[in-house]
Amino acid sequence: MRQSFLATRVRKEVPVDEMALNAQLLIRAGYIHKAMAGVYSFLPLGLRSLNKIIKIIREEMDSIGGQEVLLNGLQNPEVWEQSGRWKGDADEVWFRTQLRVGGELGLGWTHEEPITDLARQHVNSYRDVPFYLYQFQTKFRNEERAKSGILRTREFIMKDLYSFCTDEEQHKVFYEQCAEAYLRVFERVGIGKNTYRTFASGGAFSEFSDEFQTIVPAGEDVIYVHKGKKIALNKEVYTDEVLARLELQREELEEHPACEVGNIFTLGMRFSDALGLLYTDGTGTQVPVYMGSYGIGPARLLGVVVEMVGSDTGMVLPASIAPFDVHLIALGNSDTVAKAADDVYTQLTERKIEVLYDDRNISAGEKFAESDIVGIPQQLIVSEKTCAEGKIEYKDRATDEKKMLDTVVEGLLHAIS
RNA sequence: CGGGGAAUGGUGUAACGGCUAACAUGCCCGCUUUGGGAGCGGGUGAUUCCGGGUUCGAAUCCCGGUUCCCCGACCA
Repeated sequence: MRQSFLATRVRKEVPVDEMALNAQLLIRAGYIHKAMAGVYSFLPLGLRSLNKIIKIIREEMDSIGGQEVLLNGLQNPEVWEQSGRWKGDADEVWFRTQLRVGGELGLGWTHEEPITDLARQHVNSYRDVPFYLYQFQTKFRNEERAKSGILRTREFIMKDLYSFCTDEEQHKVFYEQCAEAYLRVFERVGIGKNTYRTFASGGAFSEFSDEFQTIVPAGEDVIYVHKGKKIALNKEVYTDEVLARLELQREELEEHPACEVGNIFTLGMRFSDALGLLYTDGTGTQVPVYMGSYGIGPARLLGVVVEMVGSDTGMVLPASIAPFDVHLIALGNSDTVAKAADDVYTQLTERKIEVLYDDRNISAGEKFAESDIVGIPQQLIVSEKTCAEGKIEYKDRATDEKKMLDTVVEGLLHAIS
């Protein structure tokens, strides 16, 4: 894309009331727009990154047998009354609204109930399970306090997967497969090194659950990490009893602030029981389906990455989630440079390389400064100097490695490497 | 929800109760410039968060409200 046509622009300054590094950088770079507290819109650059994260998650969910669906956002209270989560424990998390003809609806904040309800139409026999359904959907949560930029918002896209198995044994196999898939997701988006499978409390579902926590200063959780075993436990379950169960010693653990990037739960029969999701087993007996739920917030993932790679002068995003493969920068506004840069742009684009082409007539300093903030990890620079030599300059922003390339094809090889 | 802070052109700030609300940046026009946010000239842009009150006079003081940020509590 030619940057002269990009709808957003990089800003020098950030609104003073935005304290979180992730939001400061993403707003300056034109990735997101803040609409109100805890509510952000995604702009062209930000949506490209978000969609790359979603694509990675989708590939990994598909690889373990997940089937993508899209459920209803508006929620029928009757379905939730069956599990006791319309009022009661979950009461305050709801955004509620009224039907014009009377009657109340809610905006979905998770989907155990509606997916269990619909699964009843497709499950009769033990032959109908297991299966695994997932979706990417906007969730609405009436958080008492939104905070930390896009790390904790009231409206956010979530990948939620629900597993439907015959029994605990079958469930455990999938649960572990999903945990491994999650680790692959975190690796691919560039936070693998700092992300730990973390033993945590099970919330409303069970005694314990598995979280995935990434060590970042902005994190709102505290975890205790065993680097050798690559596991951790949440402060909320940091007790002698749990330590003994995990065979860990206090002195082997390091304390770190961390952000939860994923959470997987064994639901068991809590929802299948409540909503009547039963199957007939081999002996003719009706048995509740054994369920699990598994969540990742793609936008939060982006926020965590930015917290890790950002500074007040810019960021270098991992190639896997950067909005473009290459930032092509034309310096000066001579016809020679413009023609050479246009040519590079065309050749790369024809080869399906995603290029953001800074073709604007502004100073070199501005282009570099803005490029630092936009965060694309690779630069190709065309200038009078490179034209005179008949070459193109390449820079890997993460390592600061620079080289002069002979052809566009060489640049392409770097871009896809 | 408890505690703390804040609200003035798009953005960042200034202004003793008193002149046409100032400066920087952004944006537009012209010239110049082009390897790290360059320079000069001209221009554009504000119901000072909202509603009351005090006063000859309010961005400024008082009362009420709203929104935003931070800490805590909370958090599938």
